[in-house]
Amino acid sequence: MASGSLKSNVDLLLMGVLRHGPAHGYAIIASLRERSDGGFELAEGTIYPALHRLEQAGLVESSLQTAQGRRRRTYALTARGRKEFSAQRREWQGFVASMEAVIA
Amino acid sequence: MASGSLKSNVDLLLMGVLRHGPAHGYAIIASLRERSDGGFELAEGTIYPALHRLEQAGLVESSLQTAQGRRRRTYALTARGRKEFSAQRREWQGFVASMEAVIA
DNA sequence: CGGCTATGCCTAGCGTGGCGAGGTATGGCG
DNA sequence: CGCCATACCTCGCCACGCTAGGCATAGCCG
Repeated sequence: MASGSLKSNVDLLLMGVLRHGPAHGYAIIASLRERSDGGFELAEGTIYPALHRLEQAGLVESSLQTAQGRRRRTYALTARGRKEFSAQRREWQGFVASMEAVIA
Repeated sequence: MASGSLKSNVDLLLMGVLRHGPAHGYAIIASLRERSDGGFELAEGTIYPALHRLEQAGLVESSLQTAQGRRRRTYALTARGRKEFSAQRREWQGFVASMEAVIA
């Protein structure tokens, strides 16, 4: 991972994955790794607490399932989550623009 | 500032300003505010410790001066600082690319 | 002169959050 | 039967942004 500069964008990333459809923790990690072409290698200790936070905030909802004898908690984006994703993405883009203005 | 969080890119920003020439703390804050068009409003409690960190790491060097009766510590990027800036900027760009791949 | 504001620097400590390390449990393979 | 992958969870460290405080000088306005 690029030196931990993940700083507080985890929520945005999780919502970014979840907006394509429900997924469970392990799958989210894999999806992040693939989509970023290896750029993101999130630790479990990072995403599970983050998912709990998002659920607490009503941005995602989860349901416990059992597939192939394995316990899974599948997360899905809520309507509020979709709105929040758009808002945070806009914010992120503004942030990037500001960064570019200083370092480009 | 957009939700406060600078996401640990303060060092990169400081070097981004300093690469145009030496400056002192207050001027750096002003420069950041102007270049980012108001996007960045760094607190003193953010930049002074950060500048000390950078100096500790040998990426900037400072000298105490007196201008118009006021005490100023002027910071300048070192050669190592310039290299580090380039490296961190590259890293940042990779990070942005990864982010885009997930949320765009 | 007296007060207010801007300039300028600094630091103690709080809160947040990423993440390493450890724990639990099942399925499948050799 | 070990071992690894899948799958979830949590404790606690630590880095770091930032609030809140403190200090000092210059300059303006009345």
